[in-house]
Amino acid sequence: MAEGRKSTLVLVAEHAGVSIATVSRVLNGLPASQKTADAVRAAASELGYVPDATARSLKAGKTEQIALAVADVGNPVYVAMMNQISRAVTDAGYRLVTSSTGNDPDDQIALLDSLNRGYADGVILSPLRVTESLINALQASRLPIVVIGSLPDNVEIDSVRADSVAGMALAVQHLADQGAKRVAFVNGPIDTVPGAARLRGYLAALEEQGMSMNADVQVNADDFTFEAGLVAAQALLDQSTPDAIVCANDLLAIATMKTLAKRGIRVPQDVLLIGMDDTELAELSTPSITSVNLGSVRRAKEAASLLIGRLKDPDAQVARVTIDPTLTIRESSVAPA
Amino acid sequence: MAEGRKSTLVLVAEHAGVSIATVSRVLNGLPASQKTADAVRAAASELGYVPDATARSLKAGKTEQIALAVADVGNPVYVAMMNQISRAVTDAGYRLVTSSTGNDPDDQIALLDSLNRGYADGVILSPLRVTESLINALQASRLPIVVIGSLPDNVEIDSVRADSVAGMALAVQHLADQGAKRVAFVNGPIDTVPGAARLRGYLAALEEQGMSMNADVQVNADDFTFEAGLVAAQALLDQSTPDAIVCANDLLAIATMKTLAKRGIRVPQDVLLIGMDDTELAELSTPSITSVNLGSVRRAKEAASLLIGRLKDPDAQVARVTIDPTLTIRESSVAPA
DNA sequence: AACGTTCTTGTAAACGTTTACGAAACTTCA
DNA sequence: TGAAGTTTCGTAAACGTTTACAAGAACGTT
Repeated sequence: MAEGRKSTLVLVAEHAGVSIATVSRVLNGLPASQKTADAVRAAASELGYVPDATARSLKAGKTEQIALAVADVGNPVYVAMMNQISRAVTDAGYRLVTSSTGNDPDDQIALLDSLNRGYADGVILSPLRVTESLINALQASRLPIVVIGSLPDNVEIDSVRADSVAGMALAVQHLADQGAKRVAFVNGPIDTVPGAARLRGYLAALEEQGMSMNADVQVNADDFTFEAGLVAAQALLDQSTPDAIVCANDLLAIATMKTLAKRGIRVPQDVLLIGMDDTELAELSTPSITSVNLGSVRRAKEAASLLIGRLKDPDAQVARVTIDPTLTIRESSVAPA
Repeated sequence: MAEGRKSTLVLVAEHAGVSIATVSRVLNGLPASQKTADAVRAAASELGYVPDATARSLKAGKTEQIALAVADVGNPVYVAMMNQISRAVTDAGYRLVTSSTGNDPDDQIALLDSLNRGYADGVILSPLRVTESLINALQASRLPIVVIGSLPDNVEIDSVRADSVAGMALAVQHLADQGAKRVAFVNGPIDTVPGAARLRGYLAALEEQGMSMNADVQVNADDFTFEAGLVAAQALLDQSTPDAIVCANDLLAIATMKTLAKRGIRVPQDVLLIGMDDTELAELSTPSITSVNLGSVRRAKEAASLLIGRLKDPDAQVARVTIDPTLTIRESSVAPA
């Protein structure tokens, strides 16, 4: 096997007594005489030859790499998505380059710029906040991009989105079915895309259920994190006594549950609780948490295959996929008989 | 900015009326006359020129990429480590290529082989099982490697390891301090490196505390996962009634806690509980879980800086770093007054 | 036996950089 | 002013592949 320092085409060629072109052809399965093919393959395996990815990339103009930029790596839903994407991308013969950008759109713009160096063939991006300048950067980019999340309708970029509004409807409907009259909402920052969408969904769902929207039952955490959730839940419970709470993601739900426990309020006996994203966190916790599944796994898969498809066919029509939500009912939302 | 399809050195050179060598020199900060430097920079920025990473890699023989292979992406401790590594690597000007291998050593060997294609300058690897052939592959590899985990002493490869034995001692000591007499152990698979080490630590710690080791208080989950933990905890509780339980990681601890809850056994009132790895899971759960911090964050950081150091100086002495554990005490292990 | 096909393989250019080398231009000093 | 020293910059080679092109070999046909 590998013995000398590195083994290149010319080394194999010398060893097999042929030209480098012939070696390249044989190893790529192009036609050759049986005799030389055997000689080349023998030499190659003796020398432990493996083609150099960089040289091949330079020649071919492709890197076989896909970049992934997720904003919030602390959130289990993004971890789950990343795993899916990693799998899909690897299966398609690409490598995954993970660029952990911050929440800041500017970080993501910087990333897009750096991609012009050509170290990846395409990008999957999941922005929390979508600004004017991010959209400009997206449109200016030379590389195929798939966005996980919502974009304005006039932007011609492949995207895969969740339907938060429908998800909220599922949650509120379920709570109403369980007899809830006063459904509170612990949201994340309202200037993020998911935050805004979930608020819209909440209001619409209340209306649909004919529930009044009291001013005291809605709080916004500073962030979609556990710590921010603790603060927000405190604030909510200080001013209000709902009989059900829906949280904008599972981390906020867990934080809310902890806060409730600290006050001796039991879930689901005293208050019903629903999270969103349906991450493993919801299943692990005790009691387990009912959660709106916004299709993160399917969105991730879809994003990967969309990008891979576009790499094959750059002129394909722009795709705008929406994944329908489902509700995974667990212990936290089922009123005791 | 970027207008034409792509912009190369020759384009900039033509635009500035100089040779490509000059452009390259100016852009790399090598000496040049003020006049031409200005002209080149003007042309470059007008054309939105960015050097091509692939071409540069080919010439330089470096990719500026570091590969990371973690076995178990479902485990929050690996996620945390990955985030650390991602940050450290990015700060040092490298990109991170994540190769999600399975638990199988063969997968990791395949990965090492594929790295001979030269798409990364170094590897960080965290194997769950260390086999003979994995070690051979590690030693045969042309690339610098840092292993997160324990290797046999005669293997000359940089590694960063946890001290599970000391960690177990901390846990058992603390439980004894809280008055526990009968400390059970929910371990993971015993043929993994961490599983074996934690068992050794457990036995040593019991001995040290002068506790008898009853045959009925130790179970091995099939895996370091939540599901496997549920099964293992069932088995444990069916045959034994310990007054304290230490679990080989936080996922197993959470599973154990859920199983206890299902049987109406309260934590910490009826039984004390300790996890390991000190992931955010331990903090999120209710009650929060005391956990042995095996220094995952520090190990990850150390691994990254070790690799980066070796890339700078390939002849540096082999490093074998061990991180000391600490105990993060939370609600689950503190007996009510 | 001469010719036309088809197979096989080598030569050379190309991908976009960096850099050793040497030529030209400019500076300095006697 | 001319020689020596110093800058500045262009030419060309190199990194390791892939591939268009053409030349040569092998074959079949008349």
